[in-house]
Amino acid sequence: MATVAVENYLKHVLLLSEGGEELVSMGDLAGALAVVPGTATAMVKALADEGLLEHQPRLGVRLTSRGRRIALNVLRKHRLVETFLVETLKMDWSKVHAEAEQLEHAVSDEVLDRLDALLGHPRQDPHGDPIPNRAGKIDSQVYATLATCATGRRLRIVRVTEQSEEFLRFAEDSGLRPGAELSVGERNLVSGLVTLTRTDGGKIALGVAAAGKILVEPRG
Amino acid sequence: MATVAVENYLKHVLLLSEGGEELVSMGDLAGALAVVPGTATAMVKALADEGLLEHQPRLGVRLTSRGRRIALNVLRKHRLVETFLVETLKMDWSKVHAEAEQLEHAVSDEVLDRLDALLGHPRQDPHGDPIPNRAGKIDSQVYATLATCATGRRLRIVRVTEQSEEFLRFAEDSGLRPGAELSVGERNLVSGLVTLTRTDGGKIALGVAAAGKILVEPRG
DNA sequence: CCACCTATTTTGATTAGTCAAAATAAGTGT
DNA sequence: ACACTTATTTTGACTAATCAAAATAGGTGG
Repeated sequence: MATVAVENYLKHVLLLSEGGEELVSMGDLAGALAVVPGTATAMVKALADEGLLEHQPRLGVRLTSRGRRIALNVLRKHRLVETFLVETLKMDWSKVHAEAEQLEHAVSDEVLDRLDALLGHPRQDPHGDPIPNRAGKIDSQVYATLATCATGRRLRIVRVTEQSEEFLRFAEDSGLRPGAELSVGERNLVSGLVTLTRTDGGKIALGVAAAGKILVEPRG
Repeated sequence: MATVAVENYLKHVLLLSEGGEELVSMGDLAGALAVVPGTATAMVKALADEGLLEHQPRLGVRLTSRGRRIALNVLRKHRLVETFLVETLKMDWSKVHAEAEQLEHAVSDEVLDRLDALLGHPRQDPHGDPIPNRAGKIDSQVYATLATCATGRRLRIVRVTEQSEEFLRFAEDSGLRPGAELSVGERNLVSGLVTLTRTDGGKIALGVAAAGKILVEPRG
């Protein structure tokens, strides 16, 4: 059985490769896991020996299908647990990520299936992140962000791709959660400022970096 | 923060001392944790240095109040999780112990409190084991067992003190779960056989060892 | 083409938790 | 008091995961 550390390495390789087939660099992987690069190298070699990922020295890593299967299962646990914490236990949006980081390694497949059924087989978690299904299929639609979309149009937020408690508390307080509707007023790439208008007329100013974390689709 | 291993050592010291103040022997502790005795000795010394328990060399260990506080919190998590798995996720009685062994170390105090509220602040878990409250108070009433109680009387099962899947499946199949009513017909201490009569008239034969795992109170 | 910068890998140590097996302490019985 | 049995402790070694710091491999710019 995969240890907690192994599950975390595989999960982060999956997240960093964004579904695609590109190599994930050691630096990015070590950064995501909050370990020094040498530690990541050592672990990656062990995982490559186990056949869970492919290591191209000095270039990066890529999941094998076995590694990908495990990673998707961990991600499914993470996102279903988050959904459970918000929907059933009424926990705050901004806190569930940290909780799920722990629980994703302790939830069995049987409990997972029952949670899934209890929640009505949700397709997205509370942040709008897609939940892989049992077979490991994951919805990987590409969306525009508030930093890249057309201005003026009416939009709906579909996803907030940032897990930090502070950011999510800010988003919550500003009404920026999945499902909310708004439009982009101005976007000034020189000053790096994006101005939003909510349906209730309220205006919000945001930096481009933050705006890039919020994925949207045209309404309707 | 206490590691998983530390939490398990403290929990088992608590369970083996049965609430009382007696010393727990190294052999019993090592057995409960499924480690060799030398491992238990090493760990116990470290825990004594941390002030979580008191080690009387060659005699045994006893929790300090700090250690006891942690152990009770773990036990509370274990038993509330078991209750959640049975009540909310409708899992089989016989399987929830193993699941809870994992989850008890991953559930935060906040999630714990919300689970407790969701379940309506239960006093017992599905096996009838008392659930410590937030303050660490635990109901420690002493009950008779089917191996020691008076014969002929009408009884109610209050608790089944055995976690193995096989035993619990047998108990379930025989209608021996908390709340069930029955009486002890004969008890033959020579052959080690106990005969039970259920309310529906069905008769069940049981060895004394098994009968000793089932706690009862006089009905009414 | 060579020196330099940066990412990666190597090397050597450390910590937590464990086992196997040898050493020791504490009764127990004769 | 002595030999025995049995529980406990000690010792030495191992694994997984980590860090710090030195070594190395690739580009990149002049």
